[in-house]
Amino acid sequence: MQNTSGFNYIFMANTKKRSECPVSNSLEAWGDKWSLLIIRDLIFHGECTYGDFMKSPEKIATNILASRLLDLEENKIITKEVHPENRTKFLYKLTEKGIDLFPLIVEINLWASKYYPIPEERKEMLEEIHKDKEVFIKNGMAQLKG
Amino acid sequence: MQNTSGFNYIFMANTKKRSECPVSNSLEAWGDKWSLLIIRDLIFHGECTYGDFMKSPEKIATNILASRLLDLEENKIITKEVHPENRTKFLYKLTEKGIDLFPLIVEINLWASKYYPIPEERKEMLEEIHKDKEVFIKNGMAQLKG
DNA sequence: TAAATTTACTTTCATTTTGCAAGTAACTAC
DNA sequence: GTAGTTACTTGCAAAATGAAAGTAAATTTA
Repeated sequence: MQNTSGFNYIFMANTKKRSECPVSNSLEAWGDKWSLLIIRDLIFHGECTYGDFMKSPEKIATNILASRLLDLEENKIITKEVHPENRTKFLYKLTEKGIDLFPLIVEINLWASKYYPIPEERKEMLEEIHKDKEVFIKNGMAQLKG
Repeated sequence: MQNTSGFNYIFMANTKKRSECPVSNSLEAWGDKWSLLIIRDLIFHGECTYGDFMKSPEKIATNILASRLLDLEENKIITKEVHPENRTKFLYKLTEKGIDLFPLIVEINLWASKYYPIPEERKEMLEEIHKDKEVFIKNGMAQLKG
């Protein structure tokens, strides 16, 4: 999954695709059990440190988190920069490509709301989405774009 | 990932959730590199046999396919029935829960169309989606519900 | 200013999952 | 009744995952 050798890194974009299908290509970028949770955190919080991700309730293993952050960065979905107030920290942010996953996250929430129990703290958001999905997406993305 | 022991099978629904998050719960149902490709095939073709899935360009390994079909069936996203014309075959179909993933597949295609090259044979569909997403989804889902 | 703490990882290693290849069992076609 | 189809299962090596412990640099505390 991950390319750590300098050689492969350069040719990352050439990593063999399974097919030309848009769905398949998308899954190769974020199609695993963890990546969309990282993206979810960034959508809900705007920006996160490594420690923020570690605090999420799913309890991702630290080596897996490091690996996924690198993958997402290589796929241009997130960026990493030093924290302006503390040089031991880094800030992870969504790129435009990452922000463009917002509608997808909304659809996942909608699907899940039909088939799984929704935690109390998400109900207000779901109501908003149900009220006017397009507006919710437009406002949410605008806010993320700063 | 998969429960094959009779004991665990019965308690499948109790398989420990990572969290109450709708995104996390969704990922536990179809969040891997293969499940959404199976769902894609079913959305494009309406129904498929085991052999149909094997013909897809991504070349899924046969044991992985069998495992994913079982997972999706346990998650009530697909059903399996004997083929009406040939008892050696089975027909896999989307349930309502599976058909409800249609909007998600549309969003994935939209996202991918912005960041990856789109194969010729998908361009017409993408154009239709761009023209009027809501109508495309409505018609597509209606057709799948047959 | 030295020690303790915080932060972001890396490393190690056992377990699980994946993927390839080679079966197998039931049914169908000839 | 024999040769194909079809839908799998099995075996095994390689890769990915997950838990736990370790490390290095910057910051805070005493």
